[in-house]
Amino acid sequence: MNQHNTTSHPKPESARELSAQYNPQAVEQDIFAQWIKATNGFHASAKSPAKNSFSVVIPPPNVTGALHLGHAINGTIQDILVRYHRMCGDATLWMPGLDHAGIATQAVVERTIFEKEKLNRHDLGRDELVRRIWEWKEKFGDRILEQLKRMGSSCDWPRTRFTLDDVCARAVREAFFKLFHDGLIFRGLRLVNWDTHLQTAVADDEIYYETIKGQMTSIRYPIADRRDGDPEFLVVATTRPETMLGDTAVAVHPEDPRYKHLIGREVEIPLAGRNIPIIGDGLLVDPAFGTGVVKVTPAHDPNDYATGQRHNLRQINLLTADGKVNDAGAGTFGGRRYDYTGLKFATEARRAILEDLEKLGLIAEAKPHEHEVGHSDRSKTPIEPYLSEQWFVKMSDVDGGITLANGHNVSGLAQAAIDAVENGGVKITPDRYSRGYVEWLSKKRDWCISRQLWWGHRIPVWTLCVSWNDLTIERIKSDESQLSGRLRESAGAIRTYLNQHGISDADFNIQDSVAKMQLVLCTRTPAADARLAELKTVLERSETSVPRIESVMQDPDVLDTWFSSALWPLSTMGWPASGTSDAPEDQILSRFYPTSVLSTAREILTLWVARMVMFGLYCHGDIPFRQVYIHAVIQDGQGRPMKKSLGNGVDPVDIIESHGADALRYTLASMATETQDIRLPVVKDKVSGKNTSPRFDAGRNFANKLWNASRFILSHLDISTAPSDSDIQSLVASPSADIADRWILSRLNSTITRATGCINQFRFAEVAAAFYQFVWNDLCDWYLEIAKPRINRKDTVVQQVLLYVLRATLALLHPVMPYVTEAIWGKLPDGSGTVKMLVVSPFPTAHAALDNPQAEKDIDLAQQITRAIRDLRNSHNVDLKRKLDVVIQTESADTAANILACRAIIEPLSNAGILTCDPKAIPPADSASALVPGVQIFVAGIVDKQAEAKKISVRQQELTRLIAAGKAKLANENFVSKAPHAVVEGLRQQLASQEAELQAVEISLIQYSAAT
RNA sequence: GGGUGGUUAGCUCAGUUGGUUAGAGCGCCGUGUUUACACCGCGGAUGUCGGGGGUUCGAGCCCCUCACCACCCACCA
Repeated sequence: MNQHNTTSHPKPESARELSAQYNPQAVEQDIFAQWIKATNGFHASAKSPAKNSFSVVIPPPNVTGALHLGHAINGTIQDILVRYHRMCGDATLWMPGLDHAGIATQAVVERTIFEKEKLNRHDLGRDELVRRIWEWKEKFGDRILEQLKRMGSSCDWPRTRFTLDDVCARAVREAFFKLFHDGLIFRGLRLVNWDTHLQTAVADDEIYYETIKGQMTSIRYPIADRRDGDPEFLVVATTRPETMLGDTAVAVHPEDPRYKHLIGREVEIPLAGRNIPIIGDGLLVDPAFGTGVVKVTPAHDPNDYATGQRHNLRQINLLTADGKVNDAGAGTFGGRRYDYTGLKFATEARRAILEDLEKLGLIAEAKPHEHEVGHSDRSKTPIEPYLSEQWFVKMSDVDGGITLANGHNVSGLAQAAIDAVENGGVKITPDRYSRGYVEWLSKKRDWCISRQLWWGHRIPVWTLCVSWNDLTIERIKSDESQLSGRLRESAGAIRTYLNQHGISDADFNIQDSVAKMQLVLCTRTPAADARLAELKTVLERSETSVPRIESVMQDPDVLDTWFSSALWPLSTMGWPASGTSDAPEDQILSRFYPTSVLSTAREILTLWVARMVMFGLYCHGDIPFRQVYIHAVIQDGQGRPMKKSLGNGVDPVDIIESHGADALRYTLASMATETQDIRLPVVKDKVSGKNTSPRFDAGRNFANKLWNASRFILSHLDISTAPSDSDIQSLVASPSADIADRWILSRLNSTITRATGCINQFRFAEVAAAFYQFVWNDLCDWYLEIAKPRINRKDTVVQQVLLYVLRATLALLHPVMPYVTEAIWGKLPDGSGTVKMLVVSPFPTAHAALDNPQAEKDIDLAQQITRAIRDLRNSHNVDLKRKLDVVIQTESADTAANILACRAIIEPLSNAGILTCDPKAIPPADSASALVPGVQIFVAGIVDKQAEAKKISVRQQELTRLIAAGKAKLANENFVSKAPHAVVEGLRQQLASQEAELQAVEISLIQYSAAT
């Protein structure tokens, strides 16, 4: 483990006194504080003079618990983008915040309270439970924000939002009101997924399936109006016999010859003793499955519900909110009374019903059957489909279309979001995810937005039940139009009342429900709510009250979490505008909306992303982001998702403490490929007991390498002024310029170009690879080693190149590794790093004048030759201190010249002296040889002739094979005529070079073989 | 059942429109402590690119098919 952990900061180091190991713990928190100070908390100003804007909203983490590596990879990606654009000079905003995560958080808190205090939410009451959840939110919210900061996230911290805070609430109210006003919100009875334990509806995505070993029971339903030739029974198979008391039909396939003549007739439900029709339905019934007869229970099964809609069937609900049979669960059959009221639905009632059927001899068959049963993710109990009154947002097309905030008319909300992706306004990367997005939206299923919870935005709808002394139910039935008129009158009275109390017409909307003798009132402001809350008593006191208000009640439910999340880009930026034109928040919206990129996880592409697009267009008339990047999913070493329940989660802060934030970020970035699934072996650290992964060593080592290379460079600099771009360009243009200088600057240049392109294309793994290659291989392994002789003799040119390259490298790597680069930046000898922090310094740009393909090619050859000589030394066990004599035979004079130009590189790095380098060079008598394409290298005096002969003969065979293959290819007319000219020409050249090499090899072979 | 992605070195993964002899990191083998770094240097070995078929002058890459893995969507009375 790291021996250098210290709690106190070491005293400031001078450039020459940097520690031999980079110690992240010593610098990170201090640097973060300095960034905050230098940037006013990374605060983005709408008034920035910058030409371009770049903005990102964070996918707000749930306050259910701490962040894991999935959040960390997304945070890293966003911070890379944001830091890069900030350095490019763009006005840059990264909006941070947290999500209240309705059901998830409430369930966690309820569970915790129950475990500790044995109290449920009803014991506590609404206000107290909500207060407890707020406490939880403060604790975990702070923890999450702290985790993000430790990672170095450069969010606009002063703007940190929470989906339940006032700013967000205002947007929620506005959006809801607008939807309500436009008739896009409605209340309806629907089958919802009901959690009988938490007594709430849960979303589809909050359900997981478990395979249950159940029983498939075939039950005989007597045919009620039996005629000659009819069977006595229809046999119906079911896994849920307890729902049979709610059957309102049995269905057969309309073309099934066994049954189609029975369509329109009736069966009697056993136990219930009720007659129900036999219907034909080709969608519900698969004639090949089971008996081909299906019982239809619209109130307790989604498919049956849909069937019920098609055939206009009754819906009989059998269930109470807490999962028991209600008073509809009884009947008389065969002269006997059966009553299951009060029994637990899927357990006790099922058992009792099966027993009774058994006694009646109506069970035709019972066999074990495995099937999937939906369970609530929150309570871990089975889900019941449950008929319940819920609020919905209309997603389907509507007559006359809907008008978006930009004035455009579209057929419906879902269609608006589909269009945005299909016409390219919102671009999804990787592109393949567009399809799932469009397909999901194309179903245009209405969005159930009400949740029977206490933690969330309360639904701003009030129901007013009204009555009149002279208007009885009987009279209403005979004269519905009179009630309608009376309701309108009452609405007018309430409106007048609200107006008189300072609530303008713009802040509420009244609709009447004749069927229920109700007025339904949607409010837009808390002030309107306050007036309504007092309305009942006021009207009771009033003698002039025409209608009698029986009850005034705000809907007890809260909104689906995704409703407020869907407004996140708008609400955090201050939508709706407050009306004052100079309010700073309004300017944020116009400056930074639409945002540039949304980086998120794929599983919420539909639930969240699609709905943001929809609301963005509907509420504000513009898409919320131009690009969506779907990042990779991190799994453990066995390919399982990281989950608390599996105990395989890794806390980013643990990695930061063991390896450093840059190591975390670099490693995650290097794994961010388009493959989408990243396996990260997780091990438990024996000392700390915390989960970690050896993979993060790569990032730690890389940060340390950069640290040490910088330490080396800084400790050898005598110059105190960094060369400018033009200084460096004229330096490489000079005829006497060093080839290694030209080379490293060319490498730097192409690395900048490559990295910039990759960042813009979200190819983060490639960015990391490019950095690694440049810093570790090019700079450390080669350039610094090559330059050492010049460094030691205090050459000022090499110092200029070193300082220039170091500065550019630090800036280049900063978006990925902000801490270590900033730490080194502060030590620059020209003092620039102490004047202006790297975080606000410009990102390096590539300069065409620095590109030098010839130098790259020459150095590449020099590297190969150096390696070959080192290999010979190694394989012949020659002491490092012994200088080798080398003869190089080349295939051309040009190659020889190029090699000699790199003599000052090859010789010291291989501790060798080149005696001759020439196409006609004659190999020394006793020499070991090595082969580099186009070049034969001979080292005198270390020969092992047998080994040589063997090695050379292997190469001879390889060359013979390659030449034969190449010749065959060139002999193929199709190849010569169809392949691109460059490819054919390349092969010709290669072949020529291989033939030359073969010739030389064969001569050597004769030599070595003859000698043995 | 529908869809998407994957299967390349012992492990984790790259491989950018099909084009010369397929790459990296880790691990492994050998070696070295020369004042940037042992969280290091130097050198090396390692692959029938999941199986089969096809298109093409040419396939890790394109098409078909099979097998296995993962995820998303829909779910069976």
